[in-house]
Amino acid sequence: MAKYDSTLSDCFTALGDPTRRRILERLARGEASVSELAAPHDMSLPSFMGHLTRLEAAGLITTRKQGRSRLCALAPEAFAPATDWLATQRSLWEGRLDRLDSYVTTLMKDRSS
Amino acid sequence: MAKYDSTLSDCFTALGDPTRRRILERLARGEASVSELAAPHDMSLPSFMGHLTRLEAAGLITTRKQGRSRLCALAPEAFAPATDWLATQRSLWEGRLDRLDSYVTTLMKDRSS
DNA sequence: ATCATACTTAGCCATGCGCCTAAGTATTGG
DNA sequence: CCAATACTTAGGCGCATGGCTAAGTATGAT
Repeated sequence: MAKYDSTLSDCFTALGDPTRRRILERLARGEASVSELAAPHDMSLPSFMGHLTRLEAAGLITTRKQGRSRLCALAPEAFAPATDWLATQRSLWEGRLDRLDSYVTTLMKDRSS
Repeated sequence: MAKYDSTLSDCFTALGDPTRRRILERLARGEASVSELAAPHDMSLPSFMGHLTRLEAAGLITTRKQGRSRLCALAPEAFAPATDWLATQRSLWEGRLDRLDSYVTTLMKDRSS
């Protein structure tokens, strides 16, 4: 794994925007066109497209052109790096807790002997 | 849950920077002072402090002043919103897959009858 | 052929981010 | 008391982000 993981950075920063999270939440329920996705967002279309572009650049969605519409779909496997990083981080933390715990246990045993 | 969840946004955008992720990885192994944390990062101290400030603002770390040092510690519970959002998103997606699956199963049953 | 729809491109603006240097404050060791 | 250490504050620079309007292109409907 690279020290500077741009995939991970792009993924997390893409998730850092509420508009983009709402788009992903919507797409979890299935494919949709740009205008369907944009409808509930009080925002100009070009601005909205910017968010889609960033999601696609981060690999979190895929898009394809069908007629004059562009259909967007979730790329759920793209969440794995983020999920994995958080899981690793958590196990590191819990591992540290465990060692602390066993250390305290050792101390207590020593004291009681 | 708020529609515009700034906690979640702050958390994800904080995780979007490789320097900040490395700080968190280091802190998973235990408390450290600012200069200990900064040592492996080829960066001016004010710049580095900016990252710590953002991590603290996002609630991912806590800091306290001890003498002329500032000690930093991980706030592991602060990862929960991010982890939860990802888990929810995943279950939404998998739920959709399940429904698709049972739909296909239904179709196949219909066809075989 | 014409018109409406659905993006798409171009360009502008304000704010924030990530980096820097220089200078200040607060503690501690001698 | 004095100097060194460990931040901290102030201010500046360039670029990216997130928003806009206006105008263009491609496709579908009449």
